Amino acid sequence: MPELPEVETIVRGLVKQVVGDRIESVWIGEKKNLLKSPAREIVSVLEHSVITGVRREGKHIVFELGGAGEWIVHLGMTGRLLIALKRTALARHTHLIATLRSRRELRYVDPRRLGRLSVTRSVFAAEGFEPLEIGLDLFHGLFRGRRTPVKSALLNQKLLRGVGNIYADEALFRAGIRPRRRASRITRDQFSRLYEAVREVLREAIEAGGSSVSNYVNADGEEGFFQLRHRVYQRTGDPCFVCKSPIKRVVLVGRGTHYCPNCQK
DNA sequence: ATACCGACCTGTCAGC
DNA sequence: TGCTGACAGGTCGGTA
Repeated sequence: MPELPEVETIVRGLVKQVVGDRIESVWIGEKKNLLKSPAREIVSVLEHSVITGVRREGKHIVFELGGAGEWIVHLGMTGRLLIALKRTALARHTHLIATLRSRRELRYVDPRRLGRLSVTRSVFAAEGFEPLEIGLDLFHGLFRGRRTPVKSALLNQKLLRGVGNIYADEALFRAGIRPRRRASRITRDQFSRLYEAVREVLREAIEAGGSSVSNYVNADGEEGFFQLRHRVYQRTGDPCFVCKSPIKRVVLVGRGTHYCPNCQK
C-alpha cells in the first residue's frame, strides 16, 4: 500500500496521538511471517516502554522507545496501524495489539501479511537517500550510468527510499520520460527534470494526505485524496490530460506501469 | 551488476 | 449465483 507520502501522513498522525504514551502490554497473533524479530524480543522491547517519538525512514515507521530501543513497522501493501479504544471490535487480520497507558490500543492490521515488524535495541537506519532531502548532484550520481530501466531504479530503495509504484509513474510522467528508458541514456537535463518531478509529486501528495487507492487511511482513519490528482497511475486507456492520447499500461519489473506514449520519450 | 520471475498473502472485481 | 483469473500501494531470493 503505502509509499512515502502515505507513510509520512500516518507518522504525522501517530506523533499527535501516541507520543508520550506508554506501552503497557503487547499481544501478538499466530501468524508469524510478519515478524522479522522473534515475538518475545518484540514484546520485551515494547512492553513498559514510553513512546518518545515516531519518525519515518523511507517507507518504514519507527517508534522511538526511549532507552529500550526502536520498533520498526513496514506496512507492505495492506498494513495499517490503528488507534482504537479497548472496547472497539477487532478488525479481521489484526496481528499485534499494544495496549497503552491511556487505555487505548495501537493495533497492527494486515490482510495480506506482506508487512514486517521488527525491533532493535539500537537506532534503526534505512538504506538509501530521502528524496526530499537529497540534492540534485547526488540524485544524478545515484542513477547516472545504470543500465536498468529508470523506473526500476526509482523503485530501488537502496538508491532512493520511499518512492513506490504510484509516485514512480507519476514522476516519470511529469518529467516526460518513459519508464523503460535506461537510466544510462537519460541526459543531465532530463535528470534534473526528474529530480524536480519526484520531489514535487511527493510534496503535493503529502499535502493531500496521500493516495487512497483501495483502503488506505491515515492514523486517524481518514482517506487521502491525491488519487484524484493522478495523471497516469491506473488511468489505462483514459485520455492524457496534456495531449489526449490514451494512457498505456505495460508490466515492468512485475508492476503495472502507466505512461503517456506521446508525452513521455 | 542486472533482469526477470516466483514467492509471500488475501481481497476484490470483471467476465463468463 | 458462482467460478476463474487478473490485479493490487512491497520486497526478497533464486537463477540466468
